[in-house]
Amino acid sequence: MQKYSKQTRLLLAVDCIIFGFDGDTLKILLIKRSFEPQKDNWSLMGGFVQPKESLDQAANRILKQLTELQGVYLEQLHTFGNTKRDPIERTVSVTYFALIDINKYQTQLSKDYHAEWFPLKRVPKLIFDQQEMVEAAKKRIRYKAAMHPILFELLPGKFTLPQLQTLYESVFNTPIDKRNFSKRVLATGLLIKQNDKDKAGSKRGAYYYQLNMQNYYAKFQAFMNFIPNPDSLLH
Amino acid sequence: MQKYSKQTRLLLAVDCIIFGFDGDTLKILLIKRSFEPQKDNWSLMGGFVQPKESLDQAANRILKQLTELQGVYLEQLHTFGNTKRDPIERTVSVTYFALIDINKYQTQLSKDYHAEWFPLKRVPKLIFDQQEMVEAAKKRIRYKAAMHPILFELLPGKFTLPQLQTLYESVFNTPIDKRNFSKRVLATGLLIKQNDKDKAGSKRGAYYYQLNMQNYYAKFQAFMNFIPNPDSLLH
DNA sequence: ACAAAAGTGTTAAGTCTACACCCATGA
DNA sequence: TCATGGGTGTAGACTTAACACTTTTGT
Repeated sequence: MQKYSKQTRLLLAVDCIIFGFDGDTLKILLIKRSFEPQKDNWSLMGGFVQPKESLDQAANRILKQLTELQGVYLEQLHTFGNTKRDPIERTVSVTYFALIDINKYQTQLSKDYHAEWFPLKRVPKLIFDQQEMVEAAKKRIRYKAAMHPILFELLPGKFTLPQLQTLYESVFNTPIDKRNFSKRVLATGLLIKQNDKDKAGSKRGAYYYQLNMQNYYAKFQAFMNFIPNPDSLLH
Repeated sequence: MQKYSKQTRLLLAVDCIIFGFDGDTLKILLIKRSFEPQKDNWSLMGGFVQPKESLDQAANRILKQLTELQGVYLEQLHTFGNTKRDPIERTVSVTYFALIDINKYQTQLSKDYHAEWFPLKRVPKLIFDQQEMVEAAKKRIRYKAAMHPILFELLPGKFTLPQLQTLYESVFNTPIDKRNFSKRVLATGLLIKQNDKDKAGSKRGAYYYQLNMQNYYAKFQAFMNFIPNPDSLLH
C-alpha cells in the first residue's frame, strides 16, 4: 500500500500575524497581496506549505521572507478550514503569530511586498477570513501575556520599565499603576538592572533592564497575573 | 483564474482526543485502527477531511461516528504537520479534544471500533505521533480548566460536590481541601443546589447540583483559579 | 453503635490595591 | 528654576490557606 487512494487532497497555507511594538502602540505587519484574487488588497503574509517542509518550517520561512528575521517567537494559533474561505479553491490555512522586535525589522524589504505596520485599532479591511485570524491573534496574545512573559519578545534586549509598562498598557488597553507595576515585575526575578540609562524618553533617564534568561525559561509558565481588569481577556 | 496551479495538495485529517471521567479517573477513548498501516494498533479516532466539510464539521462527524454524541464540547487543539508523521503519504492532522459525559457513551459502538477507555496514566503505545497529541491535549485541558469551567462538560447534568472535587483532583493530580473547594466553587454562582441527593457514594448522601447556565456562559471567561500548585500546569 | 462520607467556619498569613511625594536633569 | 518623566513605600482591604469537628444513615 503506497497511498491513501480515494481521499481528496487539499491546498494548505500558512498565514502569519506579525506583531511589533513601536514604543507606543501595538501593531501588525501587513502586505499588499501580489497575485489574484484580491491582488493589491491588504493581507497577512502567507504562503503555501511545500511538500518537504513542516508547518513550523513553513511559518519560519514565510516570516523570514518578509522580515529577514530568524529565531523569533512564533506560535501556532489556529487552523481555519471553512470550505469557502478562499473563493478560487479550497485552501486550509494554519495561522501562526509572531512577536518581533520592531527595531530589527528592515524597512527595505517592505518595499518588495509593499508592507506596512498598522496599529491594531486601525487594521484595514483584509482579504478572505483574515479579519477573523487577526481577532483570534489579538485575543491569544492577551490571554497568553496575562500569564506568561511573552511580551518581552517585542522589546529590544535592553529596555526600561516605562517602556515595558507602556507595552502592557497598550496590549491590555488599560492604565496600570506604575508603583504596583514595577513591584510586581521586579518581584518575578526576571529582570536584571543595568547601570546605564535610556535618556531618550526623559531628562532624568530610565534605567535599562535585561532579561535574566535562566529565570525566563524557568518561570515562563506561571509568570504573573497583573492585569487589573480580567475583562480585557474577553475580547 | 480557476485554481492555484503549481501548488501541491495534501491529505488533511482530523484526530480527536476524547476525554471522559468515570467518577474516579480521567480517561481517553481509543480505537483499534482498522486499516493499514498499523492495523489493529491503538489509535485516536480520526478521519480524512472531506471536500465539502469544514474542520469543525469533520471533527463533529468523527466524534459522532464513534460515540453517537452531538453538541458536546469540542475544541481545536493543534495542527500537526511534520512531513514524515504518516509513513504512507504526507498527511497533516488537525487535532480536536472533546469532553463527554461518559455515561452518555453507548458502549455498543465500542465493538465496531474495538474502542476502549484508558486512564490517562496508562495510555498504550499509539500510532504515528499520536502520543504527542495526547500530551498536548492533557496539557491543554489542565491549562484551560485552571481558569474556565470546562470540566463540568465531563459530568452528568446532575452531580455532587464530592464528584466535582474528585474530578478536579484527578485532572490536576493533586489533593484539594474540601472546605475551601466548596466555598470557592459555590462562590462562583455557577451551581444550583437541588433538593435530592445522590446516595450512591455514601449512606448520608450528597446533594445534587446543576449548572446555572446563564451564569455559566457569562462567567466562562475568568472563572476561578483554585489549583493549589501551579506546577501542575507545567506538564 | 459504629463506620464512612458529607457538610460546615474561623483565623492567620499573604497578596493586592490605592494612593503622593521626592528626584534628576536638560532646557 | 521649572517642567518633565523616573523612581519609591505604606496602610487597609481583600483573598487565600490551613485546619477539625459534627451530622447522617445503612449495616
